[in-house]
Amino acid sequence: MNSSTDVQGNIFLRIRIDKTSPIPAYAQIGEAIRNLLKPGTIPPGTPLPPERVLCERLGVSRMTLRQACDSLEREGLIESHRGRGTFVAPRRMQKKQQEMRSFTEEIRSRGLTPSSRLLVFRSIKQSGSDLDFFGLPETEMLYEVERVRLADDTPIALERIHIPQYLCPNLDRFNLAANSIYSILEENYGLRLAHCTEQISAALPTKPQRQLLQSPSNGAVLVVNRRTYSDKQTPVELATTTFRGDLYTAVVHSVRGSQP
Amino acid sequence: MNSSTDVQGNIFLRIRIDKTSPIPAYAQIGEAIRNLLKPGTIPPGTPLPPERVLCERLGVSRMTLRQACDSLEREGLIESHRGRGTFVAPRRMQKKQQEMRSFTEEIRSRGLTPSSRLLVFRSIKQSGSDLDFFGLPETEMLYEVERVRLADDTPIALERIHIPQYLCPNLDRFNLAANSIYSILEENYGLRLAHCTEQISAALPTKPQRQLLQSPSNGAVLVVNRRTYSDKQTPVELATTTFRGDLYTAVVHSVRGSQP
DNA sequence: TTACTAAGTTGGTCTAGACATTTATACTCG
DNA sequence: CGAGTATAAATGTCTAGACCAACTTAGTAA
Repeated sequence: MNSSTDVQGNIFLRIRIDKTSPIPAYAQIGEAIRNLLKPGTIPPGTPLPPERVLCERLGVSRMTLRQACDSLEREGLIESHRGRGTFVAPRRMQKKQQEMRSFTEEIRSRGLTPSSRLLVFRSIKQSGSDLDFFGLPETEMLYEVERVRLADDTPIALERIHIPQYLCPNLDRFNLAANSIYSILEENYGLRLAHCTEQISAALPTKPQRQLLQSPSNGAVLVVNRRTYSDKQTPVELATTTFRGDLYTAVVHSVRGSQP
Repeated sequence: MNSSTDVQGNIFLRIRIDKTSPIPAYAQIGEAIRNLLKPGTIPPGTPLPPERVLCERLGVSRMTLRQACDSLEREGLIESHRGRGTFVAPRRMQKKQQEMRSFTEEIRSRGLTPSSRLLVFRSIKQSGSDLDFFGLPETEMLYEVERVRLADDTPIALERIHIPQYLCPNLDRFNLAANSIYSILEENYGLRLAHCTEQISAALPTKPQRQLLQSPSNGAVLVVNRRTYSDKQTPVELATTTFRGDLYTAVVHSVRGSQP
């Protein structure tokens, strides 16, 4: 028994939909259930209330609720069975795909405490690789964010991010020194990041980079160029992260495919 | 102009929905559009008819049509833009599983010709990380192979490989300068390589490394430590490859996981 | 011409139902 | 007790609208 389940063992949602919010109702419902299931404290197989019951409780129509449940099912969080009901999905641990993580998540998974120092936040015009990647009209503006990323208060990396402004208007409202950009995009703008490509190379730091990283004079840096896409295949982020070579190692899992 | 587009250049659907079929209407519509776009003959950016028009033409309600379009959009085949319309999507990189490839395969996929210069081939005792990784009794011997790897006759990387001798007895029979180790293991010893983990870091080359790589004096190197496993989870190979930072970039595809 | 404005178009979200299909359950009949 | 059957419950599909928000375009005024 869990505080998130009722007497019958059904999962229980304590949320109220804000119909005046610009965030659609289905997104609010999806986020609520996602957060409920995220900790993994609710055992797989636990039933959700029937759609019609949940609809009435949340005050939305069934199509709206289903829009939320559809994406949760695509994400593998819940399972629906016609005639039986909807249930918390079993945790399938086939991690066959390389997982994309933010710096924050990456550092936390190594048992360290991530933080940031904001260096630059501004609006810029597109140039160079931005145009190729985002494929936006030249009038579209981007946010440029530069941060020093720290782990346990030691500078580990410099990060420069470009994000189209239309995807996250008023991004300056958020505390970029304290929060993961990924989580801001996902939780506050409803963007669902889906996949990314990273190009990893080695280089020597420039003098300002070395100073910001407090890097030893004989150190190399690991440069990661990341291109991030949303679940709608929209280019979301173009980022360059420069890690101290002596403090950071990128880890990659690969699987053997069929060979030509 | 294309036979699948009308006079205005809109894509044109010649399908009729069979409402008596057990296949849902949205699935029929999705399949039809999918098949239309599959050949890739319709240029990206070609508009689809507006939803309301398509609805009437197909005799379905808008929600049904959108159910079809939603999944097409998730698959990256079409793009919808509020206020503008729906268009054939540009062909973007498909998100795929990170593939494990040998140096030979990697270089070939970049359109270059790989080759090798054998530096060292010998039997050695296990030591240090070998013991952890292979988990073999200390009496077991390993092969150690060191090679300079070249692409179009330019030195790109130094590679040092450790492989347990029991997995590939008489490995010296093969021409390690000309062949991919992976292909030798797979084709001649029946080993099925399944997956690997790589740790990628940046460093400065030692003097002998710099000489062998003919690296510029101010260059960094990309160091890749690879642990390879067979399909039976047997540790097969422990390798360190040192790439010239100015000539090589590692590429990684990642996907956003739904579970922590 | 240029800049602003208004109208129209388009996709995004949502409703309140309807019927279909699958599954689980309770009941009846042998 | 067991087998088949009716019934209820649950999700799956679909409709015919509605309003909203974003974009395009045509028209107007400076």
